[in-house]
Amino acid sequence: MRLGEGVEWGLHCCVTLAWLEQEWPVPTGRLAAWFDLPPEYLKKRLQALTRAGILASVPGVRGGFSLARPPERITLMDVVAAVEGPVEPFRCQEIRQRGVSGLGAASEFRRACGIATAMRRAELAWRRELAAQTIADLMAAAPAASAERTRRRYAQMGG
Amino acid sequence: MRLGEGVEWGLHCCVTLAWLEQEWPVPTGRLAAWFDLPPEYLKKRLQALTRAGILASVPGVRGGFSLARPPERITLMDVVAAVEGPVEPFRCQEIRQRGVSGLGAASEFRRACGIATAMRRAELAWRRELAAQTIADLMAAAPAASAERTRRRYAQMGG
DNA sequence: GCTTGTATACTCGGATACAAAATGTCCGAGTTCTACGGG
DNA sequence: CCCGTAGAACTCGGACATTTTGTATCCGAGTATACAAGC
Repeated sequence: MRLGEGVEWGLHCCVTLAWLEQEWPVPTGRLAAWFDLPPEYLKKRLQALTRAGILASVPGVRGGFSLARPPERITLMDVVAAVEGPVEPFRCQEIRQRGVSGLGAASEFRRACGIATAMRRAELAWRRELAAQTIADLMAAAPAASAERTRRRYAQMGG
Repeated sequence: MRLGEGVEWGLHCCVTLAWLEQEWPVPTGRLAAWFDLPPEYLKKRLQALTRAGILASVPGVRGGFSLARPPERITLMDVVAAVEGPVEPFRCQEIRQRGVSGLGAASEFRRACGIATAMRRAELAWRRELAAQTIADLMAAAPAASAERTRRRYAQMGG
């Protein structure tokens, strides 16, 4: 199992955008140069965040992206779900109903598959942890100097 | 994010093997027919479980697979890790150190990335839930008639 | 009839093709700024 | 000198290739069985 790298990109971009609130909107090219990422592909992922209502986009020559909600109201689960699409680590195929195993046991299948239930329990614990943390929490956990340094360096980038 | 279907196969096979303890070893062909799965590919996954020390394999004409440990000592985490390989949903690429973002902030990077920490916290919650449940728990949660029906039908398969 | 040797059929084990998804790239639609012409 | 208008540059948005991962399959190594021959 592996989570796409776009998740890391999206989270870092959200935190950076929160720190650069004064500079909104921020174009993709700036964010790509900021983290040395492929600009076009990063844009694709930011679009996904926009479709999910986490970012807001402005077209045109002075356009770019900005946060659509205050950082306190954007959870890590929101970002992961937006970038990865419908997240469902374990997908029960109901193989218990197939082959010899499924013959003459219809009554047992009215109850949910115990394996699917167990896997889903773990998935819910994961989602709960992600939903309990917000972009604001990440900002608070970062070194104190990060926010100020980010704003200063961004201004130095020129434009 | 998506977990390979081999996880479901592996878990169902472990439970079934536990119920069929009297019939060990059980060849791949039987298990494949049991759940209507591609035999060769299922074998590949059972080999992974064998390499991890969860199953034991016996070659030869009367060979097959059996549980290498009692069901109480096989956790869901063991099976998932064996089938999926090194499971690490979020893989921090340290993009914070790249591009403009990483200039002149070496001191901040001595501390772990807050985003990686947050994601890992969720991953650990997931692993904890998986490690807390065993194959024996799945057997206990299954309908009471399942074990007996499995043994009876397996005997009827012939051989 | 019993033992022994050999051939055979069936099993696991790893190396090899195929398909799907994630990654990366490209072109088109829209908006703002700028420059030029007119008043 | 000021205003209006038209052009151009820059941005987002979605559609199109390429690489990586997961899925599926094939052939080779090894072992217990069954059969036949010899004692």
